[in-house]
Amino acid sequence: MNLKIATEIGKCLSNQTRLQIMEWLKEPEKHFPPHETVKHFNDGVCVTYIQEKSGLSQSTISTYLSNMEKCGLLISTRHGKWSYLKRNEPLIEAYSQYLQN
Amino acid sequence: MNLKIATEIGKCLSNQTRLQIMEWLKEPEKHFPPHETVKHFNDGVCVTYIQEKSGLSQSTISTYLSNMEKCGLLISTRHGKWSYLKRNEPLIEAYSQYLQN
DNA sequence: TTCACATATCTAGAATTATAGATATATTTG
DNA sequence: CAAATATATCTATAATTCTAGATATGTGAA
Repeated sequence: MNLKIATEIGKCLSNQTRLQIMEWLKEPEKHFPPHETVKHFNDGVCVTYIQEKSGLSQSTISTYLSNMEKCGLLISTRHGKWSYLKRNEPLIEAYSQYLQN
Repeated sequence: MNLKIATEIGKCLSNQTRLQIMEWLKEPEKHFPPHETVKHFNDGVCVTYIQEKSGLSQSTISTYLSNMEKCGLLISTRHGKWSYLKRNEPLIEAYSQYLQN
């Protein structure tokens, strides 16, 4: 974990909506309805559900999620027309370690 | 650790200089000269040293440190005319826990 | 109490980020 | 292939943050 990447992660974590997304994705089944095609949350939650729950526009959420993926906080998986997002726990763990003494 | 405080912490950690300050304060003796009056780093490092090492203006660093203290990342202690800053490890630990699943 | 120095706050302009609408690009289905 | 749906990107404006200079405040020493 270097300074530059850590700064990008910090930027993603400096906004309430993005932090909430990180929270929601801790327990997708508690915060989102089941998907139609994929019958589990193994790859996380689709963009539309996250967008609807956030109340922000599609373009804004798409940008958020894209940045969160770029810095490694989220992992994106395509299933047909849908992109599923889940937390990247090892990266989050590494960032936590970096912050701590 | 709630969403609002975590967001404020994230804002403090979203800037390279501020992240570096957090790094430097992990090992003050490696990054700063000894103080004249206080002969240890138990309470951290004075504002002037941090300002000089950062290369930014006094007012900017003062603002940074003030915000970092407000959200709990740093602890400030006065010794005469000097303010000493050290990391608030328990808060950092709590934030790390909050981020993790 | 005055001076010198350390730190904090105020103010303002520059830089960056937030956000949405419009549009483009997949991808599935008929 | 055309239509429908999901997501991504582009563009522009609003909002926020960055940053420093000026000024104020706190504190020890003379």
